[in-house]
Amino acid sequence: MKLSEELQWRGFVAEHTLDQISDLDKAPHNFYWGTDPSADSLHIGHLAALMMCACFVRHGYTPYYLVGGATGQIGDPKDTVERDLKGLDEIEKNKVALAKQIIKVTHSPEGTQLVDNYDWFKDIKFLPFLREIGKAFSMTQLLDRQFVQKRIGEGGSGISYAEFSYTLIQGYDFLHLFRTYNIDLQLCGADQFGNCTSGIHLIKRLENAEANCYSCPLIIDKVTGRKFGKSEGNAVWLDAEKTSIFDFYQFWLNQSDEALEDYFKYFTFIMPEELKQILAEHAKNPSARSGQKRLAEEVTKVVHGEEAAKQATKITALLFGDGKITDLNDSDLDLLAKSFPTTKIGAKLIDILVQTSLASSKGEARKLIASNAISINGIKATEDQVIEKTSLIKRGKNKFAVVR
RNA sequence: GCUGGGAUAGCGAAGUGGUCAAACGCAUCAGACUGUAAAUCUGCCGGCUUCGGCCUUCGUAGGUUCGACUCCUACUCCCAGCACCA
Repeated sequence: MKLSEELQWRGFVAEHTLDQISDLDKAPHNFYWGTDPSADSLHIGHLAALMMCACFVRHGYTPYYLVGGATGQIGDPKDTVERDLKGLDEIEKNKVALAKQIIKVTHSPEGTQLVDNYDWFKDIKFLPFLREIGKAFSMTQLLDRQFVQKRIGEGGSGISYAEFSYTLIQGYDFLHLFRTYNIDLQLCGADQFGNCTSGIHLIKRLENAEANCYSCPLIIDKVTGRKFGKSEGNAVWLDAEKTSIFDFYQFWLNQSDEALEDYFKYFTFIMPEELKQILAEHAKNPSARSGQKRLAEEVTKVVHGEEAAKQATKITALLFGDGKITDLNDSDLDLLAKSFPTTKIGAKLIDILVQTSLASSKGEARKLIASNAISINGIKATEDQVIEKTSLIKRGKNKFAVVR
C-alpha cells in the first residue's frame, strides 16, 4: 500500500497544498508536526495526528516533532475568546511533559527528533522580525481570516495584537525548519492549516522554494458530534496520571458500533485485511462487543504499551466478566489495587469515598449513596457503614476503589 | 478621545432593590432501561456540612441602603458608531 493510499484509506485526508496526494509517494521528505505546551499532557486529538505522522514514518519520511515553547507563550487564537496567558513556569513544565510523551508514543528506534521554537525565538529581535517577516504578510489577508472576523465583528470578544500575530510566529517556524533541516512538509490537524500556509508563504517569498502542508481532519466524537480536545472539556489524556490506563481503556471500550471502523483506522496500526475480519466478527454478534475490546486493547497498547494493555484487559474481565467479585484471589486484588485508589479497611464508607476520590466531599458521598450510585462488592449501598472486610467499591458504571 | 451598549455559574442566557446560590437551555455527574453502546425518561448540578445550617459568588474597587446581581462613583476589558490617523 502506498502512502497516499494508506492515508486515504485511514481517512487522514483533509486539506493539503499538494497538486495531488500521490505526490507524497514519489520520494520521502523531512516533515514536522508541532503542538503548543498548553497542557501538561497530550490528548487523543493529538494521538490521531501522531498516528498520521507514524504513517509517513513507516513510508520512509523523517519526522521532527516541535513543542512550541515560543508559540505557547502567546497562544493560538480560538475563534471565541482570548486565551489566558500561561505562566512561563507552567509552559516549561508542560514542555518537558509533552516531549516525554511524544517520545513514548512515537517510540522510533533511531530516537525521536524534538525541536522547540523557543530555541530560535529567544534571540529574535523585534525590528528585524518585522522587517523580514512582518513585511511579507498582507494585513488584508490577515484580517480576512475567518476567526479574526468572528473575534472582531459584532458580538465578538475582541482579539489582542499578540494572538493576532500568532500565525507569523508559526509561519516563521516552518521557514526556520526549512532553512535548518530542509523540512519542506508540515503535517497538522485541519484547524492548523491556516497557520501552516503562513509558513509556505514565507518559504516561497523568502527562499523562493516550494513547501507543502498536509492536514488530517479533526476527529469528531461520533456520539456528541464534538471534536476531541481540551477546550471541548471531553479530553482523554495520554498521561496515565490524568486519565488512568483503566479509564483510557474503558473510553475505547465504550465506543459505539458506528465509530469502530473509523477509530480502528485512525488510532491503530491495523491494516485493511485484518480490520475486515475484526468488523465481520463483530457484526455477527454486536452485543459481545468484540470490536470494542480489540480497539481498546490496540489503542492502549499504542499509548501505554503492551503490558499495560494486558492489565487493563484483565482488570476489565475481572470487573465485568462472569466471575463474582468475591471470588477474586490475592493476585487479582494486587492488580486491582495497582489500578485503583486503595485504602485500608475499618473506615466508614463515606470517608472511604472521599479518601479514594470517588467523591470530592462528604456531602457528595452522601448524595451518591442516596442516588444509588455506590455499590460494595456488587451490592448497592443504601446507607453509610463501616467497611470491615476486603471490598471493591464501585461508583457509577466504571469508577472503582479497593478497600483491603 | 467622544457617545452608546455590554461583562451573571463549565458554556449560552434570564434576572433591573428583599421571596437569589440565582429561571431556562446545553454539557457534566448519578439512576432506570441496555450490549459497560445509542435513544429515551428521572434526579442532581457554587463550596462545605454533624443535613439544623454555614461560607463564597453575578468584571474589579469603593459607596448609598436595614438590605444590592439590581442604584451611585471610579477603574479594567469587550462591542458598535463617530473622531483622530492614513
